[in-house]
Amino acid sequence: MPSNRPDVAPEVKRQEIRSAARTVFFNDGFDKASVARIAREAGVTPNTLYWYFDSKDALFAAVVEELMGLFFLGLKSRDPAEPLEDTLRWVVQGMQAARPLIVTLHEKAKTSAPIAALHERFHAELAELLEGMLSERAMDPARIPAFIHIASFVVEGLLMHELPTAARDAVIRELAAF
Amino acid sequence: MPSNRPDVAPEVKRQEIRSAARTVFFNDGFDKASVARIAREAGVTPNTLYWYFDSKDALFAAVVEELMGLFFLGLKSRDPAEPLEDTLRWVVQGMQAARPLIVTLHEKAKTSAPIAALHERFHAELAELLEGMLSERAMDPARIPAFIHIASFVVEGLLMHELPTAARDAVIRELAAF
DNA sequence: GCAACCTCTTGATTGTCGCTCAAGAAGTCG
DNA sequence: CGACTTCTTGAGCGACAATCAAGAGGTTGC
Repeated sequence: MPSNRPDVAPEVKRQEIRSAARTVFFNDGFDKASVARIAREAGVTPNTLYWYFDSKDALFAAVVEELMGLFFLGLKSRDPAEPLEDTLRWVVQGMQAARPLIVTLHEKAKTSAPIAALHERFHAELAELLEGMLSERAMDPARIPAFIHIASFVVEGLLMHELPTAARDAVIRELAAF
Repeated sequence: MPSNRPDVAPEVKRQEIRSAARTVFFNDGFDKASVARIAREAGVTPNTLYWYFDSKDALFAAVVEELMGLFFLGLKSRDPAEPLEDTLRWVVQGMQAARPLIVTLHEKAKTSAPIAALHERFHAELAELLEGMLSERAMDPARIPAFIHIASFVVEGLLMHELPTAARDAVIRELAAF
């Protein structure tokens, strides 16, 4: 097989690079994850990586987008009638793997419009989910928007700060009891 | 005056550099704030800056430490008996100027022990303040730790996310009503 | 007065980083 | 077969944080 014409479809190659990036981002954090390292992990040179992704930020966005897709797929498959506490716990648990990326997402959102859009989408979709649940719960509609912000910030806070499991559970319980 | 012996005390020079750093960090964000830029702003060369501060991270830590000092000085001078809502509003207001640094603080805390310590100190001091207030309020002591976490995360969340003023106020009101 | 020492400043440089560009390889199509 | 397309890479660039040796000037002790 010619060295410059592998029998790998472009989208498969993209996915391989994205997967390598996710691994390196998770292990090393965004700043320490050099493009050279990611490329090596994916079995290409850095220049080839730039054929598939415009920039390191674009690669990061692709990783985040994939993770978000999986996350919301999982969240939306849960029973909408389950207790809020269970949902919140699942949300926090479901995002544990992505913890190293949460802060970076906020950092990058300040300078990259595509990432900012992803961040906003995350909040919008989470808000929509929560709103559905809270309406079912007959919470005073006037309180819902503020509560959704609070819940979202607490979720993010739990992901950005290392708490003992018991403390984390207590926060979730307290939040769900609001 | 000899060019290498300015009549400026070392601590004054440190403060000048720190002040320049704060300005550039605020305006450009940490990543875009190059050491060369900061040095220029302070009227020294980058090498001189390294005489006073070990690294860019150390400079960042010094800026954060100064800001934290000022913040808690202000917070502790408030009437402890005032309504929680007023305190929370003041906290969020008092940290507006430092907003650009909040996310970076979390990002750097992941890799720099001194900054992690600063971050922990911030939370510890805020928790102590809030605990005093909540005890006065006769909140169920079993709820206080979790509530303090919630309040802290919401404060940080408000600083990391651009909300309209009305929405922000609603969040603060809802939080204070817990 | 002089040498040793100290504080501070800077020219020069380094290695790493994200990224670009030109060139080449190989397949496809008219 | 030439033009075009897709993909890969060697070579290189500018920016960055940071280091180091050298120099300037003040201080101190003999």
